[in-house]
Amino acid sequence: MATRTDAPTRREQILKEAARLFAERGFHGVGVDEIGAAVGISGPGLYRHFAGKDAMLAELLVGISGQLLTGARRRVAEAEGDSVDRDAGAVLDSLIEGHIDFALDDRPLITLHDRELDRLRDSDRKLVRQLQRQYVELWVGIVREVYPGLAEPTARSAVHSVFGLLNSTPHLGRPGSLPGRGAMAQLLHRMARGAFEAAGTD
Amino acid sequence: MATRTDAPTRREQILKEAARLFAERGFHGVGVDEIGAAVGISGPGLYRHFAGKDAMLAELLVGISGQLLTGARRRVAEAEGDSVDRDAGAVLDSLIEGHIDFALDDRPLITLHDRELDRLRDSDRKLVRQLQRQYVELWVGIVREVYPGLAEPTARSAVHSVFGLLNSTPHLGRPGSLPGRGAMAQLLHRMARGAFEAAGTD
DNA sequence: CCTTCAGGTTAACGACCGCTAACCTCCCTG
DNA sequence: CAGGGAGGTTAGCGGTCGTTAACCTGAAGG
Repeated sequence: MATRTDAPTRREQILKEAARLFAERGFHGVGVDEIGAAVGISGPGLYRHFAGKDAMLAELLVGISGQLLTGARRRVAEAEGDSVDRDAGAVLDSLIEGHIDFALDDRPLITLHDRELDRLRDSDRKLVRQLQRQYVELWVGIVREVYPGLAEPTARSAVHSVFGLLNSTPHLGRPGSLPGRGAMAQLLHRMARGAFEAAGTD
Repeated sequence: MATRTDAPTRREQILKEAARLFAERGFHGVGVDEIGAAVGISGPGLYRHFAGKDAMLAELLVGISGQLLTGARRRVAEAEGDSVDRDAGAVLDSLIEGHIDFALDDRPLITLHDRELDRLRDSDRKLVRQLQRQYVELWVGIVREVYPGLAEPTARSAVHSVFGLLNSTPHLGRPGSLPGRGAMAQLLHRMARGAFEAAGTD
C-alpha cells in the first residue's frame, strides 16, 4: 500500500471540505459558495472540477463505500493466506479494527455514509447500496462462522447494530473529556465483540 | 399512565407527518407544501397551527428528549420503590427496554433526534441538549452502579455507543426479511447488555 | 511572441421555498 | 339571526441557491 506523500489536488481539497460541511449541516444546508470559500476559491469556481453539487456528494459516498468494502476484502484475504483453516474470530477482529479506524479517522465520511444516501441520483444510489450490501454480507458470513448458531436474518441485524455502535463516535462532543483515540478504539472493539457474543448465545 | 383514546388533533397529525418526512429527506429537504399535503391541507394552512417550519422541528425534538428523560426517570423511580437496596442490573434492563421500545416504535423521531439538532434556534438547541445530557447522565449513573470498575468518561462513551447500537434500527431495510418486533427487541437487549458487560470488564 | 488552456472571477438568471396577505366559509354562541 | 373566531384557501413577495455565461489571467509550448 503506497501511502501518499504528494500534495493533495484541488479536487481532493474540495471533497474533503465538502465532506466536513455536509456532515456538519447536511447536504441541503450547505451552499456551493461555502464549499468554495472553504478551499479559498469562490462559488462557481467549483464547476471547473465537478459537474455540480450532487456530483461531489456522489463521489464522496461511492468512495466511502468502496473503501470500506475494499479494505474489508483485503483483511479477509490476508487471513485466508495465513493458514488453511483460518481463525474466523481473528478475521472478525480484523474487520472490527478496520471499521473502527475508519469511524475514528474519517468521522465526517461515516456520518454522510448513513445520512445523505437518499440525496443521490438513482444510479449512484444503487451503486452505493450495492457496495454497502456486499460489505454487510461479508461481515455476516464471518460472524456466522464465529457463531454458527446464528440464523442469517439475526446475524444481519446484529451486524447492522454493531455498525451503529461503531459509528456512534460522531455523536460524542468535542474531543474533551472522553478517552483518547487508543483507549476509545479498544473500548469500541471490546463492546462490539461483547455484543456479537451476546447475540450469538441465544 | 392514561393511554390516549381520543382522536389525534390536527397539530398532532402534522407533527407526526412532519417527523416522518424530516426523517426521510432531512429538514431542508422537505417543503411546507409537502407537510401540508401529507395531512390533507395545503401549504400555508400549517401556519394556523405552528409559527413556522422551525417551530415544528423544535417541538418534535424537545418532545422526544423530554419523553425519553421522563420515561427513564419513571423507570428508575419505580425500581427505587421496589426495595431499599435495589438491583441496579434490573434498573439497567428497564432503561434498555424503554429505549428499545422508543427506537422500534418511533423510528422517525429517533432518526431526527441525532440528525437535525443543529437546525434549531440556539435556545431550543440548548434545551434539547440539556435534556439529552440528563438522560445520558442518568444512564451513566446506573451503568457505573452495575460495573463499578468503569471510569466515568469510559462509561459515558459506552452509553453513547449503546445508544448507537439501539438506534441502528432505522438503517434496516423495510420490514421484510428481518426478525419480528419481539425477536428484534430481545436481540437488541441482549447485545446492549453484552456490550456493557464487555466494557465493564477491562 | 503568439496561442492555448486550466482555473479562476463576477453578474445574473431561474427555480424554489418559507412566509404573509387577503379572502372565504363553516360552526358555535349570545 | 347576527357575528366572530377557527381553520382553511390562493396569490404573491422576497430571499436564497444551484447553475450558466462571459470574461480575465498567468503559465506552458511551439
